[in-house]
Amino acid sequence: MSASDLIRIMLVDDHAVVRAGVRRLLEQDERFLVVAEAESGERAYQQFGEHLPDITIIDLSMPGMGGIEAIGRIIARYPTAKLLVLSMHENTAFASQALKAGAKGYLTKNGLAEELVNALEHLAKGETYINANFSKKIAQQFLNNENNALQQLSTREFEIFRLLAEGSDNNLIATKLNISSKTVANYQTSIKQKLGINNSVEMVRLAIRNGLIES
Amino acid sequence: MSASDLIRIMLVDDHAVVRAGVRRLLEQDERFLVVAEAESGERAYQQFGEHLPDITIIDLSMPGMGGIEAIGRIIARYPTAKLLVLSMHENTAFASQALKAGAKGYLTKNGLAEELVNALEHLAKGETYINANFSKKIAQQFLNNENNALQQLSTREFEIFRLLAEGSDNNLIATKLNISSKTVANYQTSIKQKLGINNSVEMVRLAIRNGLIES
DNA sequence: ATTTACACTAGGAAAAACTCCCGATAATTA
DNA sequence: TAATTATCGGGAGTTTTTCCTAGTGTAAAT
Repeated sequence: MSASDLIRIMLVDDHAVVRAGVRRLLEQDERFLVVAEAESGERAYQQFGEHLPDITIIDLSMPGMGGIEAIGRIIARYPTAKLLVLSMHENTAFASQALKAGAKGYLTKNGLAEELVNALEHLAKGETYINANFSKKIAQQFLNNENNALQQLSTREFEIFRLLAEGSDNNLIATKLNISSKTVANYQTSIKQKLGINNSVEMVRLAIRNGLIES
Repeated sequence: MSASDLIRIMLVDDHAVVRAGVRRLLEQDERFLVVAEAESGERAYQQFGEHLPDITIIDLSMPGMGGIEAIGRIIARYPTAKLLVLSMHENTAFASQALKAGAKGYLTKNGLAEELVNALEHLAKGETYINANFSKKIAQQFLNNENNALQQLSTREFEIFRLLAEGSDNNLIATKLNISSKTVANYQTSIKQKLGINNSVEMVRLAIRNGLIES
């Protein structure tokens, strides 16, 4: 194998344990080389520019800038970036949002090493990769009404919806996302309108029903 | 170091990635030896009997028999087993449950390698170990005991709490109960205060957790 | 029998949150 | 190029929430 076949990888996950785990799995295959790690969305974006990895393996739920926003930013700046989501969420809403944001693949952490390697090979070739039974799930849930409503939300709306459902107030969300709390308030209104709900109570219940948060 | 100083460890987590990560971290310290892995609660119980590890590092959320039940079973059969929970849940409810079931330590996956080693040392000595800012949280929530809190509510408060959690707004509740919506608003404030919550989101979740309403 | 305690009620004033409307800027699409 | 869409936020008004105060009734304690 020549050096040019090496696939340079960046790992993004707020859990050091998970980064170490993926690193370990990748070390067993000489085609892969981990060139960078990041523990937050902000760092990921920064590191990406410095290392320009071939593939970035990224988690979705991270404090601060979440994975979906990080994906959005990286793709905005580097449209050909190959981002593979490695999430613990079996939930299709997350997957759809991530793919919408520009990710090229979606795996859950339940998957085994072989699947990870498989996905990486696909991405390296420029293809997308989604867990088999997962893409089925997505197809099914597309028929589901409620979920459709959720998919109607833009990336930003979805993100704010999630944070609201988690219990963050407007000011906290504004700080997290670095936007005005006025903007968050306005988003909240449009989210409720799109979802056809009147109060935050229904919002939480909808979020729970869709597995975005736990009760 | 003599062989008897070796701390024999079993890893239990349904995510291969996480197991690999912990293993990698432990390999860097010669005092630790991973003697077994399990990917489910059932297997953990089985493997425990075969290997009798000094310490078991166990995740809580696993399909099938969850981590908490596994802890309970292992402790029931081997009361002196040293179980260290390594969870992604910052939620104190999980921690309390795990400790109640017999775990000797609780860490979140956000923790770094040093903390894991530290925790293992404590457990090896027969002590318990809980993440510092986490034990503070637990102490707080003990005072704040959800069930206690709910019973602290007066009849009227509880009634209004339920209606709010169902999604009724102040005016509707006022009509239903034949009181001023101003009164309902005031009740709402005192309810939140008594329950130690800041927004309606947490109110709904609390109501759901306590079976007052369904999601 | 009177004090004490607490639940229930609600108004006023101020603060906070929300809604609705508008305009600006990019980026994407037709 | 024109139209559309996502993001962002100000202005102004409305609604909700908070905090304070205060009256009533009931039940237990002194």
